[in-house]
Amino acid sequence: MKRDEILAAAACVFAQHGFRGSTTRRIADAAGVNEITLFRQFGSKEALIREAMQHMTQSVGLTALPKVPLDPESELTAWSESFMQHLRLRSSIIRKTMSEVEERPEMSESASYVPRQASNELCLYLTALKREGTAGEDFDPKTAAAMLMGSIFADAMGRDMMPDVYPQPQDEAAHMYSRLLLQAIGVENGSRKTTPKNTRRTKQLSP
Amino acid sequence: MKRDEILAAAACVFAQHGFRGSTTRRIADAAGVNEITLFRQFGSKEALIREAMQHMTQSVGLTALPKVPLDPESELTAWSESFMQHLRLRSSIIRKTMSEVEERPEMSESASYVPRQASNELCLYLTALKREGTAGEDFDPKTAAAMLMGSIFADAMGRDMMPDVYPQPQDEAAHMYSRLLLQAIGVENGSRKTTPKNTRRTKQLSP
DNA sequence: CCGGGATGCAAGTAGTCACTTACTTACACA
DNA sequence: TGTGTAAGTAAGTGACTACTTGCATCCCGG
Repeated sequence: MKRDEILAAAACVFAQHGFRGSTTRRIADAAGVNEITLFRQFGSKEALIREAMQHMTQSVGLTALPKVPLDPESELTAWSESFMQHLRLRSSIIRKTMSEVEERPEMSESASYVPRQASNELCLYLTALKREGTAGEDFDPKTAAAMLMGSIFADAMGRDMMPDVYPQPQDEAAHMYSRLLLQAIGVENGSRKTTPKNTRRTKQLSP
Repeated sequence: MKRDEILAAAACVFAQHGFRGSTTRRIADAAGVNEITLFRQFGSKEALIREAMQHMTQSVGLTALPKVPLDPESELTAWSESFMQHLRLRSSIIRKTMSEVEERPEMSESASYVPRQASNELCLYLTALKREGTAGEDFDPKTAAAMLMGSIFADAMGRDMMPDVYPQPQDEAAHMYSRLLLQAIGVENGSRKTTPKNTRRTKQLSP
């Protein structure tokens, strides 16, 4: 069965051309399949693309954040990097989806799944920092989470078009955002400030 | 001359349906004009929409940031609110543009004009804060600017779809982001509130 | 060897798309 | 009154769109 190849091809074409630009012919060509096969397998273009979107959101694995924070800077940085890479790899499809959701609201569920998940996890982590006294007491975890995720999201979406607006170099951006956020919520800077890489070892111990 | 009405209508239709969805018939109807008039005036649909985009970016006035900072929290909050309102009012067209730029790179210039401008101004302001000693010395203005703008951007783009992910209430969000950013760059909190720098406990004590 | 499900090919349908041609109306100005 | 300009009407072009029908082909299990 070529189902999965078709779904992958549909997602790919959609990422390049959006819904209206994803003609059945283009999808069929991309999948190396006859156009009629699409209709036999999925019934209509709309059903095909809907299924392709849902099929995408499975199989996404984000780096987990530990339940109990040990080394906030390295842990948060690792998470931010993973989140940023996830967004960057999918930037085309995210842009297209954000644009189409207004005309096709049924896409919003699969579109918002990953960011919701990420937001929840980040909130929990920041709350833990607060509870343990590692962070200050006068900040709102949800606002802080929205801020870090928003920075990463905007960077992943906008850097292609305006590289000069975002921090350089690109692969330290996630680290810089994370550090700034920790400053904002009153997390002491651990030891030395300018060693991003070496001291980042702990990933997670036990959930 | 109905030129301006046509341009406005084109921008409106584009915001709703994107490029491919902006049929000349729809634009003509929205403008209350015969379809042929579009072609006589602008030559082609592509030229029409290009001109409509450029026509939009004129006539945007963002709240200015003072050259010399006096009251960072209120100044930055006012600016953030204005920026956020600007983005929110144009969220549809921004989403559509972000999505189309990949297929039509010539749109990127008019698309990136406003955020570039805003980024410059914010950077200057943050640099002034640093220079005057109001802020700390160990932060990068560009990163901080990207962070605040990114937070506001993501909020303006995402709140419709996932209201529970962003801080409540909506009309204080800009203020909350601004305050968090000022904390991040070490701007003292004017009045009372806990001091961010020295009085924090060192991380990690096991309870 | 046979039957059935998945696939392909050829052809076609009804609709929409951007854009054109040829002609007409309304009005401003000299 | 004549002329030019902006607008409208009517009709159509060829290309593309999603989707259908009918029939041939392939492969795989019993």
